[in-house]
Amino acid sequence: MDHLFTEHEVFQKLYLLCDCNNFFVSCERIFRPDLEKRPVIVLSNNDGCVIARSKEVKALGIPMGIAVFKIQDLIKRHRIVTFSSNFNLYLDISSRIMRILESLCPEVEIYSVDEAFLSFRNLTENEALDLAFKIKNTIATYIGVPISVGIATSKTLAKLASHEAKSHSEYEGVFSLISTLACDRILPQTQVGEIWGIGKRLQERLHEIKIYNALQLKQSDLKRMRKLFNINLAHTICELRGEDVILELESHNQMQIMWSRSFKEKITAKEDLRQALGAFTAEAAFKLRSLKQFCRKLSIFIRTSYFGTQAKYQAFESLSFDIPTHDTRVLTQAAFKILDLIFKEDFSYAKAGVILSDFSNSRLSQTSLFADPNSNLTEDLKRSDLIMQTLDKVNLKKRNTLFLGSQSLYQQDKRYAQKKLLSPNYTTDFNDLPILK
DNA sequence: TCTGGGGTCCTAGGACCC
DNA sequence: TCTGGGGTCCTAGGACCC
Repeated sequence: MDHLFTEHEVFQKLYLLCDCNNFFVSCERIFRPDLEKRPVIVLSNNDGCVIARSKEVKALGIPMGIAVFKIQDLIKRHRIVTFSSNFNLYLDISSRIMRILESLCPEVEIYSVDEAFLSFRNLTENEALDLAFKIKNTIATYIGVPISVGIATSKTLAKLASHEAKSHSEYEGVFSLISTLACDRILPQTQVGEIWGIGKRLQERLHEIKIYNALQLKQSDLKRMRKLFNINLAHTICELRGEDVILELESHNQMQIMWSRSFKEKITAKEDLRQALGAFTAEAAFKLRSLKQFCRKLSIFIRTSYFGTQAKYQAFESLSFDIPTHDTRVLTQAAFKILDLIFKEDFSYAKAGVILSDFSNSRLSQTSLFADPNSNLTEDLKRSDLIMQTLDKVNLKKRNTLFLGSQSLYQQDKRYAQKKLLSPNYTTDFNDLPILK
């Protein structure tokens, strides 16, 4: 129930959602101040489509995810500056930002590469606003990335607030959705599809029952909606009412690891696909070991392009292991076995990927629950550990120094990484350090 | 010519058990 | 002809997120 709000009211808990503006573009601009106010885009892995846009580009009406070849003329006409994605750089900037946020708030939930929920307790709205500006200015000073801060009593409202902060410059990057006054103004003009957790399909279904905006959803009958839809939507409705329901976001433990790429040139030969999947499996297995996990399941998918007139085919298949493993050799063997099952000649493959799942933090299978973890390690397994440790040690020093023979051609070829417009690794590679005149 | 990559959660329905 | 009922566990697929 809405209650009367006074400016001196102290809130038990408030969320400040800190959200970087146009994050990838902002990262590129840190080292290229000349690009401030100029239209900038960042492209996907294969330089295929647009995955980040500056404000100026959004204003031109260029949508997220559009293929670059479709906007070539716009890029020329408006002299849009174009970058390949430099994830090394973005991840490094992200972790610097998160460290600063953690120094400013004891309760930080990192939600994505460019977003974090900060919780503060026993604050008034004015105190929260002051804090938000302080955080925003600190990030701007130390990192040089502009952020927006949304303040509310629930995460869903905080998301809406940050969206509001972003879209109107007069708020200077901070907006509070605490007061009923603010909610009464913002919710009716918010389309249901803009709400966190409501995508295209749910929006369609909500439209069918004549719910179009956030206020209508907030006022809908909770029990009926729970029956009609699902528990998530019920939570969203509570959150719109200001109740703090979506508590746990913190990723307890990662549940799966995926490594996939589109190919620069389509692949038709099975051997080429083997090479690629071998390389992907090695990457995924390396990640798995860095998480100190073993997996019981490996899945492979291969597919042709969704576009064009060429024959379409896609396949996905999994294999389970009796003993959880993190051995690249075992995993690669499994990957190849699956490829043998699903590969079909006469198709042009555009993309493939490896997924590891069903993790366990030891090699014990269910049946040996009470066995001593070390006593049932056979010599083979001990040897496997040793080889993997050596592999990782060497590769941590210099990437791709050691790899299985089955990946060799792929490694030389690099046939999936087309990045013609890559910026330097300013912060993670000594050779790319920015130079001051 | 050219269309990203990496995740999580929920649910329905099948398998299986007593 | 008539063909229990209730429970759990697992999995694939859908929907959503950035």
